[in-house]
Amino acid sequence: MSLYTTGELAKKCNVSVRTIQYYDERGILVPTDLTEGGRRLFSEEDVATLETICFLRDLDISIKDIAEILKADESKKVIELLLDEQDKNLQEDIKRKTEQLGKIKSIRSSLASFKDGTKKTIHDISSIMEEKEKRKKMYKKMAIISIPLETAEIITFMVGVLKGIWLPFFITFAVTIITTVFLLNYWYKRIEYICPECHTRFQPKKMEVLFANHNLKMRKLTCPKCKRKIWSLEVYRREVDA
Amino acid sequence: MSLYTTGELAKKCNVSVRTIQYYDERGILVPTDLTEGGRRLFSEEDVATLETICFLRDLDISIKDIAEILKADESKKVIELLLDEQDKNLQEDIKRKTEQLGKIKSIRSSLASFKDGTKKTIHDISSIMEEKEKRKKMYKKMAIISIPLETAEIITFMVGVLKGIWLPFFITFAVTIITTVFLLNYWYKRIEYICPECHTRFQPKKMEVLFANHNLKMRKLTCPKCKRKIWSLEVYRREVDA
DNA sequence: TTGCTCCTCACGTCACGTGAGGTGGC
DNA sequence: TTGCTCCTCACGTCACGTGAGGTGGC
Repeated sequence: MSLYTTGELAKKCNVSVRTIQYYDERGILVPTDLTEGGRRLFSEEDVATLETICFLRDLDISIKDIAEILKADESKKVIELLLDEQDKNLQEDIKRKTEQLGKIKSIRSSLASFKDGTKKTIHDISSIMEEKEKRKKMYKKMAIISIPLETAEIITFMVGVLKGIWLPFFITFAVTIITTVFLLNYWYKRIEYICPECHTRFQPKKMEVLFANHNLKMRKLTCPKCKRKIWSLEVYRREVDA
Repeated sequence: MSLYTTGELAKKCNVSVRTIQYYDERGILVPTDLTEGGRRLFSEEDVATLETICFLRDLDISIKDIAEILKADESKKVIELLLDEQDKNLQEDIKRKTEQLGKIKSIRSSLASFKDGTKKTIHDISSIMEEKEKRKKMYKKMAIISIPLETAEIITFMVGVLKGIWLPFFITFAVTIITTVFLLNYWYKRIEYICPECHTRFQPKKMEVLFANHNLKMRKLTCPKCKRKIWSLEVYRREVDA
């Protein structure tokens, strides 16, 4: 049975000599034998081990985890566990990087509408994007609370119509009313508007906001500076720093 | 105008004190002022700078690149260049990680069909997967060569029919013949078959391979061990190591 | 004896986290 | 004076790459 020197093994498996030395140091590729001069000698079995290591490294599995997998006494379950974990990591990474890609595209398109590309420009773009993110998250939170409630209301209403049992509906209805008041207040405290004419950020009166004509991003409000009723952009409120 | 200490700035921007110290060390967040005792003091402008840094770090842009972006004298073009680069990096990362995810799923399903989960099992699975990869790549390479050729043949044939000019077709035809012979030889040298009965890996005669009944993954061949004509699995040939 | 390979330190990478030991500032 | 904050080393992380200076093996 032939034995390989470090260099031979390196060439065979397409890795660097240093990498093999490092794997020995980390205890995952210990040579079968040593020469009297202290040089590493690897067997065919070691070749298989290195191939396995390369295969697992290719999946970005850490050397620590590879060590776990290579312990022959570890059961299939441990391996499956580690693979599952890596699966999750990869999915999260992909999600994160996809989000980053989206942000970069937004910056690029925002950048196009500015004449200069200075420090300040980037900061403006970034704070606008932060605000958009926060506003989106706020609406998501509100949806998480209100959607189940709406569903419950429909179901209890149907129960009322079909079975004549109206108590669940009235309870749900009362809860919905209270929650809606709470959510509206939550929302009101977190938003403000920008007048498209004079670029003033303002917080309208609660009553005006509630009954104003509006769509998803705009609301017809009276700007306190222009004094005109105008379609204003809804944005997340800039915290008044204490 | 208020000045912030390191700790105040850290709290305001939700980073660690150490991070701010590090950004100073790297020269991207130099404090506006220092106390006599050597403590850092940051201005509102520094806050904006740190916010910009955090925004860019969130996109996994390196501190080196952030330094480039923050130099106010750098034009918009530099920023766009760096964003483009990061865009490419992210796309590559996502591609790579998606491939890794696919591989992990394959291993998991292969693993399910093995009783034990030892070192050897993983190595077997990995070498089977490597072979599949290599076989796929081989077919891809062959397709890259042959598809344009086939297209050229169809076009020159149509030129022949419509215009009566047949020379291009005959030249293309000759080239195709030569290329096909070359590709068949290339392919023949790189594949072998596994008999489903006795699991022997064998290389059939060239003539038998060419005229055998087959589909994408199997071919009806005579196993040299069983001596039976049987549907055998096509795999990438294991290199006979010198 | 001459090249070539291999050996072991040991530092560098990247963006910080984590003490240690000392001091500023209220 | 007492806490609390902040300071500067300096090591640790992760998987190696890259010399330096020395030696084994044909």
